[in-house]
Amino acid sequence: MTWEILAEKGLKATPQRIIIYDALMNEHSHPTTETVYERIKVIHPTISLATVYKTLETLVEYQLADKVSTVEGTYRYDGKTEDHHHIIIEETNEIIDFDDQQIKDLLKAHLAQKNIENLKITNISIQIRGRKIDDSKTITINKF
Amino acid sequence: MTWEILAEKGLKATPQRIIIYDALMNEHSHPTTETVYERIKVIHPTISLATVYKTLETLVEYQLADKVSTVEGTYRYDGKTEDHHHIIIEETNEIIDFDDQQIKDLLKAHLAQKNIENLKITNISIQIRGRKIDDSKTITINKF
DNA sequence: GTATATGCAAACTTTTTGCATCAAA
DNA sequence: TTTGATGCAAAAAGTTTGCATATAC
Repeated sequence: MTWEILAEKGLKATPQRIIIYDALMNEHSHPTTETVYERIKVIHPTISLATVYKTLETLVEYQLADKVSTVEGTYRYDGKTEDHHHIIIEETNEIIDFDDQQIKDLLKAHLAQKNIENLKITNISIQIRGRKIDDSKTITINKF
Repeated sequence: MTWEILAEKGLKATPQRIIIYDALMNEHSHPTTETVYERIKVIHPTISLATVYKTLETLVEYQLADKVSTVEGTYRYDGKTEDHHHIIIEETNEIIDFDDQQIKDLLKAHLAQKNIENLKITNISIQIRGRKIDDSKTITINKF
């Protein structure tokens, strides 16, 4: 239940926060603030854009969401807080999640050999940029 | 010579472009547009901020620079176009370049096994986030 | 009842644009 | 001479803020 997740963090479970949180969790396309606002207006037409801005920042602050950096000039948010990676399609700026626990271990082992001094690593993420070979098809990842 | 690099791309070698390009190449701290502008004003006080914006975008377009994505709300530029990675210090948002050709090969080999369909990879970059263990010291990378 | 969140509008920051002038090729 | 770049100021885009009202706890 979303209100419990918010309560655990000591946040008041307002309808706005619940709707924004739920919208983010159900939206896997790394929406901008504006996109979240547009989606939410359908069910909650009186919500203010400023509230969406404030709430998304609050969720990041309390580690219930991530802010994803892009080169587009707008922030994007991500309901996932577990480690994962991103595939970015160049023409469309579409962001696809890519879960792969092995990558982190692979890189950690590699970096250990590099003897980086005075750095405590908190997160490693990779970004794979590319383009679709066939625009009409989706990208599929067949792990095995 | 900078004018030759610009000419090769079919770009007019204006004094502004040469100064901006040179400033970016000599500045390894991944400056924002504003920072580049402030630096350049010292030697070229009449330059316009709009020109710096336009020129940096032109350099990216002609692959003479990279745009680096951050979560700060401003763009940052990078004079390097070869593959390299970034270490981001969390408190300060400082960005440190990290050259490591092996990482790309390591990841390419790993990803080949994942059987990702319909994606042509153009670039792989990793971001290592962390904090300094000792704030007063720098981070050193001792490759071996 | 109290502390905190919302919603509005205004302010602010960053980036883009249109256009007349200017300079490189 | 021609083509494209610069610089200015104005506009647009994106984000933050102050404050009165409303609501969760």
